[in-house]
Amino acid sequence: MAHTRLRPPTMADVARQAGVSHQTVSRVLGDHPNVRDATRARVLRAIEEMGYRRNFSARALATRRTRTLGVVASDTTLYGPASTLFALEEAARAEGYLVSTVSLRKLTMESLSEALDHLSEGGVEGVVAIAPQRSAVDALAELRHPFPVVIVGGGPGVDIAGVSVDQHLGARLATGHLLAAGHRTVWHLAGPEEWQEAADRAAGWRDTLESAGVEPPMLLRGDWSPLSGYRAGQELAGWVGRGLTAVFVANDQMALGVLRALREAGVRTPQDVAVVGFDDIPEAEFFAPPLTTVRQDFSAVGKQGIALLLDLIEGRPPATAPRVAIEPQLVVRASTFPYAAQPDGTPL
Amino acid sequence: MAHTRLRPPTMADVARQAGVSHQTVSRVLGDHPNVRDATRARVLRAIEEMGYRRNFSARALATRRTRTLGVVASDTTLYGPASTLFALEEAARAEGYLVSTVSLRKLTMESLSEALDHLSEGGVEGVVAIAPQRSAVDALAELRHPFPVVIVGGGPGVDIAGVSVDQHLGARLATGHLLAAGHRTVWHLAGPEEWQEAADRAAGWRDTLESAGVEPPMLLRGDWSPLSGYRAGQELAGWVGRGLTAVFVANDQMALGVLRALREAGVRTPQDVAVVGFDDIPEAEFFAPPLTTVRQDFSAVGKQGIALLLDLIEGRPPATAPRVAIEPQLVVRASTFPYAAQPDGTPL
DNA sequence: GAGGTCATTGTGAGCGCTAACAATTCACGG
DNA sequence: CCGTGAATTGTTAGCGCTCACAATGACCTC
Repeated sequence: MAHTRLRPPTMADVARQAGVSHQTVSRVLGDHPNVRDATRARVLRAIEEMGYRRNFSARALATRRTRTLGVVASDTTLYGPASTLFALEEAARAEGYLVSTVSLRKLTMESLSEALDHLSEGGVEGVVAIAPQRSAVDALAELRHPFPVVIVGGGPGVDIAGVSVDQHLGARLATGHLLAAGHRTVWHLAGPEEWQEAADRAAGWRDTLESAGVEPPMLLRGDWSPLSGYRAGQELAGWVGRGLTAVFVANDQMALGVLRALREAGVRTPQDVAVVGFDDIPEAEFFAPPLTTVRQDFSAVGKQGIALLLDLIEGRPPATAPRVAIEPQLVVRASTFPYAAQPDGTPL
Repeated sequence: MAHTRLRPPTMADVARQAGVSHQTVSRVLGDHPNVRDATRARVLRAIEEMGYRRNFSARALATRRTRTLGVVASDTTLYGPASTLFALEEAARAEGYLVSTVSLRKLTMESLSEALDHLSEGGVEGVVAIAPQRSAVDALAELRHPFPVVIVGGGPGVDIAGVSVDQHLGARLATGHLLAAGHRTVWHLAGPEEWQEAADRAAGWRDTLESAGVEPPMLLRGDWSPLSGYRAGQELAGWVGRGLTAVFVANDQMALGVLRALREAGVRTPQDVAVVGFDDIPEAEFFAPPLTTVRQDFSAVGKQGIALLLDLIEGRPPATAPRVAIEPQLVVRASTFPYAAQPDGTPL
């Protein structure tokens, strides 16, 4: 059944058809208690017959609530941001809110400002920004906006409310796992300096080594892409036999590149070098070898983020601290432990 | 600068401040020609000073246009849907539209219906559905909705307007590439029967073989996941030496699983078995070996989809056929051609 | 300088809904 | 059979904007 392009019926039309006032129709739709059952039934039948739907704009104008939230994101084809976006939308919908998304190619001051303007013109009541880069967080802190903003993935240290996974803890889990397996030291391929998460993971790695009395080796940097991991992997391969036996890579995609470079250099994983990633993308289990990694609970991030934003919108004191941290989880696979199970459950 | 929670200024407030009527303010905002420069400047200054922003709901109510589009999607953490979503949002924003997204876990009749309701309550003027499954397309065709709907990825054969990549052509490119390389026949690991794209790719594969006078071998099925590819790969490994030298896998993730299973079975790629995937996810270049695959232009899909929807909304005759097909592109890498370049440009 | 034209600005009436209040109806005890 | 309070329904007035039209004024032309 396709759509029709006639002028849609209004509440008044329904009221006439049902023989009541428009206000009674409004009451029925609003689930008000004081409506006689017979009346309610008549109204509902009229609504059904006419295919009536409440006009969003009129309602929003009268109530001064659009029940719409905005989300600003970037890199939405990456697993992490995509998962976060999904979780946010789902959580918001569960609360009866609509979500308008703006996906940016780059999170610059300018593009962020335009995104907020665009959403503001769209009447959003609040915005969640998936802003993993420090500069984006700073920009957000500086920009004026007539609604509350919650940052997801921004890390601590700003005065904007936010939710994120505890990256430092994740890095400690990864690094500690490698040390516990007997490695003397752990190398680290970090993400871009600009990214808060990259900084937190690097800090967690460094702190773990230092508490274990180990001098951290040289830190490598990539840009999250498999290619940058591949390049770093080629460099790392040169250190094998000179103290390099374990690498903590700041995300799974770069770890994929590292694995390939090591393989091409004749370095075996995990026998010669153990590798740990971060994110637990769906493919990680099928890398060669399956990748030990750190899983983040994006769904929890989404729920908490929306909850926090709604508290701010309602003017309630937030139910949680203004900065929520979600606990990540280590997933052990064959890239650090040759006896880890195969994808289908059989041992290697 | 955080937000403030005072009652925001209205157009009338601005008008008073600027010493004009509210209508003049409206004209300035609407870029109407007939406003004296001095007046316009005064109004703009007042707007700036008061931090005025036009009220979205009032505007939408008066114009009967929300300038909001809806998108219904599922599996948004997969590369294809995520890319499509991104492209749609970007294209819509370029046209000045806001995009409200609903991401579903499953595309059932019920969830689709709820999604359309949700968007309808949100006042969208039209909806793009990323509906790669046949049942979803059928459901969409049956559901009532007071706005136009465009389907993306649904394939031909329905009476709903839509845009999709020419999957049949993509499959012909992949299969033809393998035949041209001298393979006697090509096996196929297909996606779920339910998916239109899976059916189209299988048909393209079958047609190519048949036009070459080759009897298509047994068809295997997976569910797009690496795990299902891994399982199928184990089965395929059993056919090596009995006529199996080339496999066309319906997506890159399953191809990843196939590669792993083959490797574990001691089968070399591409020397013993050549493998082609579909999608060209960013990781494909870093698989072991780098994967030959078919690239889809999601950005074009997004642009065309939005253009088509806007035509429908405006009541214009669509600028293009009601079903647009975008051409895919073969990307040759080492999984079919051992001399293909390395990620960093050096030959293998 | 009367009359006409054009550019510029103002006025009034909605858009379709909800909130606040007013009016009506009903049940029931005295 | 009437009064009383509660339940139910109706009436009115915006919400903040745009549209259609009216009004004003500036500028020409003859």
